Amino acid sequence: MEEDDFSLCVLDNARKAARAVSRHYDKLARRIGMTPGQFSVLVTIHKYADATTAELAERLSMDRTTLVRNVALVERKGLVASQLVQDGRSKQYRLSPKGEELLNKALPLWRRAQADVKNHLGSDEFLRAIDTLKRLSEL
Amino acid sequence: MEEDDFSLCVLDNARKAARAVSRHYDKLARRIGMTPGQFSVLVTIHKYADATTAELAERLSMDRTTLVRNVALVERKGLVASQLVQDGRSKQYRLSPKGEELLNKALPLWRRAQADVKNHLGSDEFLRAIDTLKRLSEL
DNA sequence: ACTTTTAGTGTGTATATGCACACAAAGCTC
DNA sequence: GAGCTTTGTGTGCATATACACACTAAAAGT
Repeated sequence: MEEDDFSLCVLDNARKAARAVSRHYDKLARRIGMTPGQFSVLVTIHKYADATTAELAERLSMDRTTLVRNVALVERKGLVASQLVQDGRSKQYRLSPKGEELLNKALPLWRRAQADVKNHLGSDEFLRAIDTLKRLSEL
Repeated sequence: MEEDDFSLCVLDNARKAARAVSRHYDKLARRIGMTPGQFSVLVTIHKYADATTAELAERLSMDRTTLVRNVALVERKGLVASQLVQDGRSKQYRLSPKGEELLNKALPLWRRAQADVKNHLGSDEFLRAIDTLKRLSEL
């Protein structure tokens, strides 16, 4: 075991990074009563209006059942409205006016968080980092 | 809002990457009744025997209260034994024989998971990726 | 000695994550 | 049209994550 270098553990490092990044965005998101995960969901619903549950999960590379709960959460908060599709199985989602409003309040904070990271890493490294994260997501 | 490129969102990408990596390691860890997070904890306790709660949390870049629950979990499973420090406040942790045994069973799986990632990214990119993740953790 | 501060720990609550499973509707096969 | 498969959805359970808060004991200040 001593020959194993756990400081190179991808799992550890990926989770640590996600925790650190989440904490950073969380500090800003809390000011307007949101969590980082909810922001992601709102952005995706805004971008892909009328997408179904499974489509949204696909976009977010998230387990469908995880998304079900996350969407239910923002729906309870009145940020998202759902609508049944004809066949009676699927649901479609849209931001409510309240959801649009909150998203607009969140945007400046998001831009600041992005800028903070870019500052920390440097512009070149920033783009490389995004690319690296995308590669890891394809795993 | 339309000028914002959310595909460059560090939060999204970091969380997606962590989810993908976690899923990959999880598939292997489940075979021996472990979760990826528990593996991390066991490795750290093995490496830093007799460390206290706060020290372990520091090593794992994890919130202390999160670690309390994670350690309690592996302790209930009989993988870790705790011991009070003299002053009656701190606790120290050590792997139990059962914990050592399970860790040894986990190591080949961990090595395979690491190799999978290295294969996916390529050796150079692998090291860059680790470095990038570490930089993000410092945020 | 008493008070205050500091350090270390644990709990309540809310959120996030995903596997196993169950359910429901549509389509297909015969 | 009865049975099977496929597709889309939601729940039960276990785990993970962290902020706000409370508790306890040592240490420091007066």
